[in-house]
Amino acid sequence: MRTTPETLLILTTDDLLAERWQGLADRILHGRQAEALDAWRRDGHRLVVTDLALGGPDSPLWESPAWKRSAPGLLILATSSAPSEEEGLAVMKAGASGYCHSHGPVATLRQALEVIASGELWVGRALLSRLLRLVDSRLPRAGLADWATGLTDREREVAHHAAIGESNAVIADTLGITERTVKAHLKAAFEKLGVEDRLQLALRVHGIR
Amino acid sequence: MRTTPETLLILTTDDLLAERWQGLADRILHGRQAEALDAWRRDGHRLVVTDLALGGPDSPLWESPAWKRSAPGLLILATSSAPSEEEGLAVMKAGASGYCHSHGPVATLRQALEVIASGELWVGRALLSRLLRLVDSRLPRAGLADWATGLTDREREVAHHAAIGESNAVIADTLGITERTVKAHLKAAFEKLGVEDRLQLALRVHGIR
DNA sequence: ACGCCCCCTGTCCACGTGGACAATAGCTGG
DNA sequence: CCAGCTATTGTCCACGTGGACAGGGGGCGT
Repeated sequence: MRTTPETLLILTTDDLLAERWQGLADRILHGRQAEALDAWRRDGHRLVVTDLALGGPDSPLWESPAWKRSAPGLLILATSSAPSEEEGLAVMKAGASGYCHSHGPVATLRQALEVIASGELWVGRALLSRLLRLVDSRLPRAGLADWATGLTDREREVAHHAAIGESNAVIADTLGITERTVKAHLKAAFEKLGVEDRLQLALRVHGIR
Repeated sequence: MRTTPETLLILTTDDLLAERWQGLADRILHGRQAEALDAWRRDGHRLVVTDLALGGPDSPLWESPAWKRSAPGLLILATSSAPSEEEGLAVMKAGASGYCHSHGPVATLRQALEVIASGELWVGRALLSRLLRLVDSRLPRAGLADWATGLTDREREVAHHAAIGESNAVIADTLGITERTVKAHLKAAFEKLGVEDRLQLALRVHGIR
């Protein structure tokens, strides 16, 4: 599970970073352009540490063609000298396997690399706890199963279809039942959930207010 | 950065788990009650692996008094034999430092322990990627009224009231205008937003899909 | 002054929706 | 065996909604 140096490629624009990261990998490229990312394919690396400074402040690295070429099939640990929640989310969404501070402890970086090498994902505790708090406060019942307590399977199913904007006719068609039956299930769902509208039902299902 | 066995306490109700985790720590307690958690304080452990099965299926371990006593000042890696998003969120929110599958690879557990021992948090890639997707889908709408571009002030106002479940009559009353006028504004909003329902409008306003 | 847009209002009507009466059939547990 | 829950469907009807005709008054820029 330990990272084999031969498979690790490090990309940075910063000489200090290169120095700090000395010893993590036997291959450090001082790339100035996003295209430096393509080096991994030529040389058989499968794990890349890259400073997000590649690509400049105006054009995010994770939106570059080189990144898009590399993201599938490559494990990327993105580092930022000024980490932010937005940047972390964006870069992870773009397919990175990890995101951490460029100038953090080398031991942390090494640990992140080991985690990523084993197929897991890595985000620092700051971002992770922020994510947890965000999710917790924003959607207490994201996991479904909460708004639907007390509903039968069929009622839950019909309610879900109604909550995403489908008409009774469409629901009846997709479920292979009569529109009348859809109404019956919906009516039951309304009563159990304490709403009187399919709109209010939708709001409740999606956890609004 | 490597875990020193002396500080690690393992709690489980399962003999198979105890066997699998042999070698991770020199101290494994077969606790059957949540109170087994308290052992760490008596014996000077600062890192605990605990099977969430302690406490039983009806009373979550992370809501037990023993957990609440232990959570501050103790690094807890909670393991579940049936991990779920809800459970993971709950247990992390309750102060755990990590959450993973009880029957996952021992190497993964060891890695999680190392990560936690160094002060970071650990959640598996499944839960983490789910968190990222969740936050991503909810975040863009958090700040501004993006959906309302192109709408007039009045249309936006009416659309907002409609989107939270108010009827045309109620909207007309609160805005001091005729129900007919509400309809007119709504109709305009429908056209500009490309929807044909107040339900679809609500979904768009609240950023659902 | 003339268009253009916004805000407001009116009537008529087709349609979807939700509630109020029903009924039949299957399955489960006391 | 019967009570209870669930899924299914029927008819009738009141109501809200959304669209299709309308129209008048006010502000704003060329």
